[in-house]
Amino acid sequence: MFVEVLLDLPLEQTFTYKLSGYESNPPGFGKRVIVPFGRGDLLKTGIILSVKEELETPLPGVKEVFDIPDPFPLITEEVLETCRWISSFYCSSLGEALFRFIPEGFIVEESLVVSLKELPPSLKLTPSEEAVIRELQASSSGKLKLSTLKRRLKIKSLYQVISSLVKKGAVERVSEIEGEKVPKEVFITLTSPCDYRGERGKELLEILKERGELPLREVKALGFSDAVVKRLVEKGCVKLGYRRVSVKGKELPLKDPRQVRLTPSQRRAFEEVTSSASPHLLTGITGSGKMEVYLSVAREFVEKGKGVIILVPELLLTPELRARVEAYFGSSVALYYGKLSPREKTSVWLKALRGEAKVFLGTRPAVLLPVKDLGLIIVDEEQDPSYKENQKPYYNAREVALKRAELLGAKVLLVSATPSVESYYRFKTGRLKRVHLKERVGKVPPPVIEVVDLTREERRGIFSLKLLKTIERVVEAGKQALLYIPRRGFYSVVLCDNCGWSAECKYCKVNLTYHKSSNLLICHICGRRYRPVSRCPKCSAKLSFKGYGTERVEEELSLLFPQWKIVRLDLDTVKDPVIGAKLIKEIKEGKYQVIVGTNIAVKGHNFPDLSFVAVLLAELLSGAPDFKASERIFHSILQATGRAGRFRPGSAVVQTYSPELPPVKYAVSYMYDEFYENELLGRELLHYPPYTLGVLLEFQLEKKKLEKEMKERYDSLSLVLSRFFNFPRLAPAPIPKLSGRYRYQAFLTTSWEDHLEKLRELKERVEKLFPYPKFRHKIDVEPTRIL
DNA sequence: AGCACGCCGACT
DNA sequence: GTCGGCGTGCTC
Repeated sequence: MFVEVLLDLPLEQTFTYKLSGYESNPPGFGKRVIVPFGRGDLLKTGIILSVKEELETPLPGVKEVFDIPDPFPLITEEVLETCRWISSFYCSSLGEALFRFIPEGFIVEESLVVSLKELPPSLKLTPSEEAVIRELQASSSGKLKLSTLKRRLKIKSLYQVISSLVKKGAVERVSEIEGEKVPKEVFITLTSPCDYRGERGKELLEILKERGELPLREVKALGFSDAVVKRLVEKGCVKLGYRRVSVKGKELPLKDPRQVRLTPSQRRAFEEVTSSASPHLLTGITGSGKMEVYLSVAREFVEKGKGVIILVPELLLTPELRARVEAYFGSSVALYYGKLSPREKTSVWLKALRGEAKVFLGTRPAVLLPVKDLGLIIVDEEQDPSYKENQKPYYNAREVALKRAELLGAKVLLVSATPSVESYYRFKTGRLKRVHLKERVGKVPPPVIEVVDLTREERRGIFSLKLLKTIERVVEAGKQALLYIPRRGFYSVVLCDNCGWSAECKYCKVNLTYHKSSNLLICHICGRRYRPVSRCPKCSAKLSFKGYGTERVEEELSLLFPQWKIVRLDLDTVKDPVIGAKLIKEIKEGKYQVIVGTNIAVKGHNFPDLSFVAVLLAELLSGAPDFKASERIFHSILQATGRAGRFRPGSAVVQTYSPELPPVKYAVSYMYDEFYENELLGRELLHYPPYTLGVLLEFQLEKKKLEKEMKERYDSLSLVLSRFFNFPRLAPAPIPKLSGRYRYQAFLTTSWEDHLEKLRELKERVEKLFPYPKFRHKIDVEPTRIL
């Protein structure tokens, strides 16, 4: 018998293995398989794609399967089909796509390990060999994975160095298997009937005779001591072994459906969404109760016995949200997100397969959970950039959700106050049905947004006087105010007004950010730290600091109003989840009058007393001047200002140097459709997505002198594929040097016609023309960030 | 991707 | 002479 196995490799091919003696656990599609691979026959984990009795053509070097560890398949046909699409659309291999979703806890991998032996005295070593020995001595166990050594030391010919060290007898090369991290429990089983004198032991044997095997945990709960169990094992009466178990959460009751009250407009939205199987886009401003609608829709599916996936952006997955979802679905909710331990992830994966939970609430990777009888995928805040994966394959979970649902015949519900331009376009072209919630729950009107033109207003520091007066009024009325600034740090750049010199990272060539609390210049790309300089190293003029972040806003405000309690809410202050949760709690309790924060403050949390929001410099919201800049500004303004006055009327101010910018103009007057129409017009004119398909091509060079060769190769690529793609000039990337590598990029566009074939062609050509490791490349299809 | 092989020039 | 760099090709 033979099996076709898919492995985690950047290759299109699958591998065939021979199999014998698996009558008790027959192979089948989707089962996990452990196989020897490569010249060293190191063990790797694969997935069985097919089983055949005989091979059509003999395969001389076929190897034997090492193990089929599970009696059940780990994936379904439908999960694999979705991965096929991911691999062809996002230009990765099938294996790379599938194994990005399978929890690492299921992966058994054997790797080569180098361990230190007794060093023979007076041994002559080359510098590279010394470096290896030093690294090994530094590690606590005296051994390191070959791959770790490779990463840490920049030795090109590490393998030769190691074999030379082996010859000299300084180190040893062995293979080590890294085990699976599947939830397991110790079980105790009766082996052979035997006589045992002790009272307690006899009792335990009796119980085991009656009930077969028992988890050790239960045995202990029955009051048997470790000593008794140990003695029974020694006598050979019982055996201890591991069993995989499903982890069941505590039982929580489902919320009584009568307690869920939808307003008439929510009710109408619910009816419309559930009336047809086609994908829907649910829109409505912050506070219109979109969540109640989609949770009710989810509930409808659960009651019909269907499984549901609810995707949320990373920043939104808060304890609050979890509590809200659990209130609807009780213990049938499972959480799935990056911070779970490997063991917890495998446990949720198994729950999905077995249908032990009905609702799966999670971030990006949860989109491919093998949920039993999956009927609905909800994507909340569908425009959020965190749905885009920034590793290979560079998939967008929203797109995967739409494709998966299409393949499965399931429903998709995209939800957003400010939908992505892509989704609006899909609605316009009839591929998504839109349901709009017009009013806020409790009829609280949305905040009135005032624009403050910084070119005209009188200023005090970074604030307009108008803004300061407003904040003062809010605070005096006993309410909370939020100042939103999309950056962290005190000053964003250190710039010389005299000669234009700016402090930048030696390795990444981006401007450094000054952090006042640590008095350091920090590179936000690679994290390197530099000492601050007060005088320009070029012309020795005194340096000025331009731009501002949360720290400066906090400081200037506290100088103006020392009596106020101000809190800063950004990555720096909420890094620690415990401290972060405490801050959020204190804010909700009204301990602070003013919150100064970044995205973290604007997403996920509802602050009941917050009645005023100020966006300090709207143009900063774009992040970068690419074709998505307008969209980002529009989303951010509405997202931030929407936080004001959820329960009582609130207000907002948007400070800007360019009030005439379309996204600013349309956002502050809530002209949604006008914004999208205007934006789509511009995109169509310039042949940008969503009218075309965009691909960001990136090349990385170890050495600058390869630039010429790269450009030549790019030219020949554009020549061959000019009938498929529009090739712009190759340009240095916005971060031209990242961790010692020179980066170049080009944003290609093409029509949607036959796009999968064109992408395959592009991938093949790029791989041939830009071979690793001389050139590194990245193909990012439909990128969210270009600059 | 990760690894072995085999070819080539610059040093003890 | 051989060490160490680099290109090439394979993995059931």
